[in-house]
Amino acid sequence: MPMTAESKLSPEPGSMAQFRKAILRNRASPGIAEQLCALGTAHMLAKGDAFPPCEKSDQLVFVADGAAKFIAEAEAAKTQVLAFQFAGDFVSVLRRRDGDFQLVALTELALVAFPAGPFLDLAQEEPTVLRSVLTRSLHALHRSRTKMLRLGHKSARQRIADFLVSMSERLGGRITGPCEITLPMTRKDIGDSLGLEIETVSRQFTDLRDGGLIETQGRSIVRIADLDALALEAGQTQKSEIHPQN
Amino acid sequence: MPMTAESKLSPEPGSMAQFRKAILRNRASPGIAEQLCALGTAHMLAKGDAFPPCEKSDQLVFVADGAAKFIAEAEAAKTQVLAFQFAGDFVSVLRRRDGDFQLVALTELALVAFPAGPFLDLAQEEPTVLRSVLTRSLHALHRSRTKMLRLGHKSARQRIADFLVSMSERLGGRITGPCEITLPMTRKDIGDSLGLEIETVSRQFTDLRDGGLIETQGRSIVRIADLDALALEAGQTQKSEIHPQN
DNA sequence: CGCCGGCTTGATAGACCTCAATCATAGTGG
DNA sequence: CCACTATGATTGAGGTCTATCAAGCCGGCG
Repeated sequence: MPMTAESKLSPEPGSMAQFRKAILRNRASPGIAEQLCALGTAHMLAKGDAFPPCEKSDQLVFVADGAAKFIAEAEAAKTQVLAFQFAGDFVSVLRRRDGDFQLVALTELALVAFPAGPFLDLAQEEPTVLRSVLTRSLHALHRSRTKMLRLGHKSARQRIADFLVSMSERLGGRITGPCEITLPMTRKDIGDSLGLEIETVSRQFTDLRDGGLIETQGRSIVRIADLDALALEAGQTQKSEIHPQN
Repeated sequence: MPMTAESKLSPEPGSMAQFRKAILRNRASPGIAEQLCALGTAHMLAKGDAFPPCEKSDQLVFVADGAAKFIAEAEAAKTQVLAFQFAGDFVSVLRRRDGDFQLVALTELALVAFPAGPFLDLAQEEPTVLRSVLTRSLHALHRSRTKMLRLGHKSARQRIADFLVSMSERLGGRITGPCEITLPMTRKDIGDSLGLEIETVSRQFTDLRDGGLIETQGRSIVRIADLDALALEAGQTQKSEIHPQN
């Protein structure tokens, strides 16, 4: 079990380049771009490692490669997964009073971390960059709210179906038709993300498999026969299978 | 039952002034400030009215006075309250594919609406304003995530207690000791916000009253004896009252 | 090949939802 | 000013879904 040490993995130099490409694009003047990059430190985390290991200030984190879960400790041994993050995401990790947020690597993870204050001070010099960050944070807010819809009034079946649909979009890049994805997270992570217990997650996978909506191979590979059918399941199917028109 | 018409209420001229004070402060140069304000249109909504009545583009909305619920239609007759908004809040109302977000007035409501694109284009000229908007959106994201914690692994009792604590902070301005608040929302709104049914909400209020933690007067007035005790209830008390040390 | 951690499956209990009826409150009109 | 009415809130009974507890079962890794 890896601890919160940043291992002996070399801080992948490509990470910073990806940050330039994704966030700075060609929006920032070379001078400012250099200064922004100088603020960041690249990290390489092994599966299971947490970031920040220990932190006193707010951080902005760019995920260059890999997958991570963004978690909050609710109370003793009760963690809540707030979001899954993948390559290209720009996450704001604020410190909290009651137990902090953490970014935990699900796979080998390349990231670049910036102190929030200085980064924003500097970005102010280059409004296009600031706006890009704003746009991303508005999208994150949108996703967070959409996720709240899932947690609100939905059954376990609906939550899992919805989860698979959104993972297909983010991991498989597909929103319709068939799709095969390799889930980087465990059943427990999925449960913590959807407000379900691990057993319930497992049962729903079994039911979806029995219903012919998905196939599974090993622990991680999920083949979805038809994303539209799954989306329908996630959307409004409550007990329609109990009331067929006969 | 008021429809989504903006009534015959006069568009309170003070709204724009409040917007200047809260968002522009003295950060923007007079020229830009004028242009920003020119983009906005002030509205006055009666209790129950919805905004936007019909909309094709993303909006940024400043709440000048009153209380509102920010909702999303999950499906037929299943609405989810994503957040409650009060005077001073700056909300981003994005359009969605599957049923849009709406801001619904809980009291008489004064607001100023801006088209998101043009507003941000202009704000880019004045980075301090853009940053202020960013900071607010990061805070909204933080609140949204904190709220997800509530919806995640918490019991009805804990959710209601937590709701009352956070309303005391936002409405009563208190985070400790006793507090009296007047809730602008119905039991149904509270339920839609926490993922609970109206009956469950009611039962929890009754239980809290029986437990001496709160007093109620009429439908809306809640007197909290001790916010710290209530926060404890929201935090980790699971079944501690079932296991006293005897 | 054998172990360990994660996953699946089963049985049970409890929390919350649903349906149904009554009550209270706040707004309305006589 | 008071009675009336409609809407929201409360209370009760019963059912469903999910959490919890308890075994086994795989799958990946040494």
